[in-house]
Amino acid sequence: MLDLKAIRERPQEFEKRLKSRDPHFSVNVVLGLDGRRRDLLQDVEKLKHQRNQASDEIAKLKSQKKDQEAQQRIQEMKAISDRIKSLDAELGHIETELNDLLVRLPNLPHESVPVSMNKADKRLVREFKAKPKFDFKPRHHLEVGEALGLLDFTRGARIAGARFPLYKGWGARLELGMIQFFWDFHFTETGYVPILPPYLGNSQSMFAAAQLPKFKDDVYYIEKDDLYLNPTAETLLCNLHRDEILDGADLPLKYMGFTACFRREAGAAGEEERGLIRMHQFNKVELFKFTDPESSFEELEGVVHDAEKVLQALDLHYQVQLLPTGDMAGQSAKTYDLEVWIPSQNRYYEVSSCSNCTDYQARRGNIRFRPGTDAKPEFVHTLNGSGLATSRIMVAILETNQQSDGSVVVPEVLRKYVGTDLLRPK
RNA sequence: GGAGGGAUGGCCGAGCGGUCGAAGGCGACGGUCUUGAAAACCGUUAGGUGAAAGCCUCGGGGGUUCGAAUCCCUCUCCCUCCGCCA
Repeated sequence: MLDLKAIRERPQEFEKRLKSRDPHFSVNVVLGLDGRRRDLLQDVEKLKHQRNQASDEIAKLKSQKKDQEAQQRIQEMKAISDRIKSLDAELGHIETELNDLLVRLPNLPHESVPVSMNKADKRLVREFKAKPKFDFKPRHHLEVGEALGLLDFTRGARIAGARFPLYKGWGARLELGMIQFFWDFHFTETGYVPILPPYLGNSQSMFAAAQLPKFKDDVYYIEKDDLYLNPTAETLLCNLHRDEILDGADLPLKYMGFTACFRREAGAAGEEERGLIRMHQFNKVELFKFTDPESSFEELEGVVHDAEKVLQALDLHYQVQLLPTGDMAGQSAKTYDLEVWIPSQNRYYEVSSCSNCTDYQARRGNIRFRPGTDAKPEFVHTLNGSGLATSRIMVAILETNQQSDGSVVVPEVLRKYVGTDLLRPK
């Protein structure tokens, strides 16, 4: 959510910067509604002031036993009270309209973000290692996985449906091993506080994190209980301090959450995304920070580095991209993607998205901090980044570390968790 | 799932439908005293919106009323008991 007051004060700036990610945005529609709202508010507040004064008077008259006069005032106030009711109703309509508009506006992009609606206009920041070379044609991870008996999509589909994964044997150990490694790494090496949150969130939580109202069709919804399945732990961790005033001295707060993530992926399909690339359910360790406004962009660089360290430990080729305005999630002011190399497809896939959402989610969730003892509360900044999602990492490991005999070398850091250094064909 | 009880400021806890945005206590902050500290005493201490006056907020929403923390309806959460269950 954007600051309406700021829009009122700097309309040209908002018009320009919001158009860079939403070409249909018009600041005049917002300001028009806001103007009507403020006019009405003045009228209704004057009447309420009258009512409050009259209430006091009536109370006094009654205590002085001047019932006649009191009765007269009460009669007078009936008309004012009715007028307040009708104005309040009108005001309510305008506020609903204005609010519906505001909650759908994306965050203001940071100056450093490339301005373009074209997703291809991302900017390469840096890369790690060279692309792996093979003296044979690298096979698709489904082939590799099948030969090793790691995955069983047929039975996964029987149990739940298409695009639900089923890991088996060493595949299950590899999956869990990655999770444990990420979990340990971010606890001991990068210092995040581990959180195992609920996997379901209520609509308030979904709203604060900006999953609602825009992405209603992308999340699983349990109507009977009015609860949503976690699409990413960002959504859950964002609500850890909803409606709280944090102590400024405690910032930044660094959390990591491990959850399964559930996404409907309506409309997504395609040959390229066969296998583990895009699924309705996947596992992820998520990094999340609450910071003050001054240090949030610096802290974002930290999140990116923390996520990168995991990829480096796994010894995988990846690149860091700065996304353009048109490709960022609505809540984000600046986003870096980490993309890992997938040999069989000769392309990169996103394995981590690290964003600074500035005060956008904080406003929606009313998450504040007090800078000093007597200072007014201010909105925190929220940051998130995957650290990491496992499924595409498994793809990268299976494909990058495959050998001509069909075996796959387990990355060194995972061996103690997986329990073997080499996955051999059945 | 059933039956009952509750939700008030950072925390605890009062509050006959009428000067209640809310007593009192604790905590925190400032001061007096002290070489310093503690104790004692005095004072300050919710948030939102607004340039301000003001308006709004006693779990959320709705209603009754001239007027609601207080009455009614509804939802959420917490506690106790019963049932079921990993």
